[in-house]
Amino acid sequence: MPRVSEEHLERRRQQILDAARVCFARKGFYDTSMQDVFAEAELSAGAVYRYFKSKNDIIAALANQTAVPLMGLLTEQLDLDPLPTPGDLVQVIAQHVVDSSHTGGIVRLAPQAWALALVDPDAGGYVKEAMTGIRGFWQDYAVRMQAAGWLPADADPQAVGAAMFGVLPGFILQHLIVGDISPESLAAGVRTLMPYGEPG
Amino acid sequence: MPRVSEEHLERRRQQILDAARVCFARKGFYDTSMQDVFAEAELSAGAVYRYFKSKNDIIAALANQTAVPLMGLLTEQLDLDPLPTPGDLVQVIAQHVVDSSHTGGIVRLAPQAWALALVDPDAGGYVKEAMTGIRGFWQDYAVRMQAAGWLPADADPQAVGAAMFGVLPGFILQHLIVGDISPESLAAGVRTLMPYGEPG
Amino acid sequence: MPRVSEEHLERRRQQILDAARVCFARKGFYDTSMQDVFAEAELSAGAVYRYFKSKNDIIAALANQTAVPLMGLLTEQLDLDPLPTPGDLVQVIAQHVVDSSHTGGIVRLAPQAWALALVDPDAGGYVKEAMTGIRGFWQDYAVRMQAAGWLPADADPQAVGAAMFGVLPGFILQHLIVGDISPESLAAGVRTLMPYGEPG
Amino acid sequence: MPRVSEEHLERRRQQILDAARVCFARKGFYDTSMQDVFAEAELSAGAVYRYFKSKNDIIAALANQTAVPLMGLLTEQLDLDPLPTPGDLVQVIAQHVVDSSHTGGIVRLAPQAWALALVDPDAGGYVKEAMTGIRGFWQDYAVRMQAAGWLPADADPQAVGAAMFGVLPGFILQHLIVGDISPESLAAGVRTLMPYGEPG
DNA sequence: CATGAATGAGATTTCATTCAT
DNA sequence: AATGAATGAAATCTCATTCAT
Repeated sequence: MPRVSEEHLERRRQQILDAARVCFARKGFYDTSMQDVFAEAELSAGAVYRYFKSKNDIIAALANQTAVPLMGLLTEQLDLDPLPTPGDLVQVIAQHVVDSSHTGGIVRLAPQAWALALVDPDAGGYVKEAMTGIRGFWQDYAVRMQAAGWLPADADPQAVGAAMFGVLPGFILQHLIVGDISPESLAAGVRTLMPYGEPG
Repeated sequence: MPRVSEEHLERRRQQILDAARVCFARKGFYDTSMQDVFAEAELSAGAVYRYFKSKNDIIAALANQTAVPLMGLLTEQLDLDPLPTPGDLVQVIAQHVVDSSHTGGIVRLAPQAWALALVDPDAGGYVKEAMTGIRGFWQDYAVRMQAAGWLPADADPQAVGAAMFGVLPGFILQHLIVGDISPESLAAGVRTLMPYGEPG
Repeated sequence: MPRVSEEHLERRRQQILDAARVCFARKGFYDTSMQDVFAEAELSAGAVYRYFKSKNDIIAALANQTAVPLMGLLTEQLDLDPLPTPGDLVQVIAQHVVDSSHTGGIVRLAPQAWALALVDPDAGGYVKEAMTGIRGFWQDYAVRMQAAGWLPADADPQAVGAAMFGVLPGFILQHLIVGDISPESLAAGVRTLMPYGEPG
Repeated sequence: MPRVSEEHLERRRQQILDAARVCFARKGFYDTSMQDVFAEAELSAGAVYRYFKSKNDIIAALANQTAVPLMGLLTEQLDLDPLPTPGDLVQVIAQHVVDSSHTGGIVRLAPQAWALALVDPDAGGYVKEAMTGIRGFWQDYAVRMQAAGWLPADADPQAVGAAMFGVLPGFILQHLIVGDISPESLAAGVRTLMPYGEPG
């Protein structure tokens, strides 16, 4: 029973998750076989199963760590002064989607996670949590818009957050499936519809 | 029972599609086995395969006929006079989503179709087509908003349509996964953000 | 219960057998589905099953009627005067193989029947019978060769017939699978090896 | 039990091929199910599919390794001094057929391979190759017969080889299907017809 | 800690045959 | 006599997971 550093273990875990992400982005959760993951990770079946107890376990780990960078970006934006306009905010977020769809294909996992959430209660749980977090961001942003005088004092931040929530999945779907949209274009549309804080 | 009417054949097809829709809504495309469909349709394997040559064929047929009623509803809205406000429009659409999620579970298929589109080129094709149609509606609506004087004359309807596109997937995801949103609430948020044509 | 002439019935039977022969020659007994036969015969399932009680029944009928024309040809040769030399005889037989492989593909059925005979007792029975008939021809021919003074008086016609038997399957296989042999070439080889009755 | 020897792997492969040969000899390529092979090999489905990627793959492997021992025997005969007479040669070959029909049923596969060759292009390829090899042997033998003065100097070895080719399939069919022939009897017939080099 | 051979349930699809009309 | 929709058993092959080495 040789001793292995904590660090080594963590590296292996990440190696597996990276491989799985690549595979899942390429072929989806279902059409990716564990054999595909073994091959991409250059690891044996036994090795992978030492770190994750099932395929679902890998998916869950991936889903959990996937939402993190986005939430970080969003939170940053809230702390900016002056508050970014809706157009600016949307552009930053959309740009993040485009960037991360190049590096590792994280976004391609999002629609698959949504689909999984409808069918698998575990996935339902953590996808719901991630969505609630993101919507919470929009609701916080609505509060800040109110504070900036962009929205009426009696506006309902919950409702406003729910309305803005669609921007992100809307862009993801158009980017991944229709494939003909840029962050700038999306932001231009938002600026037209919600010209709060925009010059002119 | 040979020599049956054209109508009988069509009824059988629909019977199979209905059964498949129920199954897919319940367990997803992948976890639904053909046996599940046979059982739900109360038909034998051979009978189902007389009408559809593969499981994918059923999914495709379902996907194609699913987008139709929504597009009908959307088109109707464009012809109304006076033009519905963004809030009214969104409320009608969201209500349609809620209704059809009760009757037969059509909307539950949407996120699964998005996921499939990323992985299966055929699905990619028809999902893209459906999305383009829906976005086209929003772009037409943007033109009408311009004509109504709600948007500046130099606004880009393409960009505006792309921005509004997210409303629908955003509501679907919140409705199906987070489960705590009403058409009224969404519409209220939209009215706050885009008060075009709203009283006051 | 409409009356139908005996002749009509027989024509239908033959129509089905012809279709089956074409299908079997094309794809073999196993890869030919009954659906293929229905389509080729331009008849419904029920119609075909009125005339033959099973797929095996069709195969058996086909096998039985297939050997007949060849046996007819062989018997004719025995009655000729003077007796054909081995080379002449072989050439006639090989030419028959080539001809009938153009018209309807009967010969292509032979190797399939041999294979079936090893596996299916019924087929074993009638294929054995057909083979015994053909070998009987060669044994009769051996007797005639003896009478012509081409073989020693103490020769065993049974053994000679067994030895000559291979000429036909040998040609069929070379013709169908290797595909590079003519009746003339085969006959030339036979004349070289068994120059009985040949000039010079 | 990972990290097994190369030898272990090879043994497993052979174990599967042996089982398949037994099954195929018994029930034919088509009526043998993969389940039959699993049971005969005492291995699971997954195990078999680790070594062969399809049923056709097993058939191909079997066909390829089946022709080898016969070709070895034939080649040996060509090197003998003095050259075997046709009768002796045929007897040796026929005896090999009889022997190997006891040990493992290899010969029973031959007619099935012929049938398959007519229907499956892959099989067509390797069966043709094997046949060409065997016919090549007979053509070499014809050259040697010429050298021995048994055949005229102007004989065509190609044609002679083609004519002799039938001896082997002829014996196989009589042995397997008619079932009433011995190597001695076949050889006697050959000696009568082609008494080259025979005493007297 | 790592390997990878082995398992075996389960998935999709085909097809000979039947029988109500 | 003829139709052709329907049946349902069975076939091939995949794949997440385990465990002896």
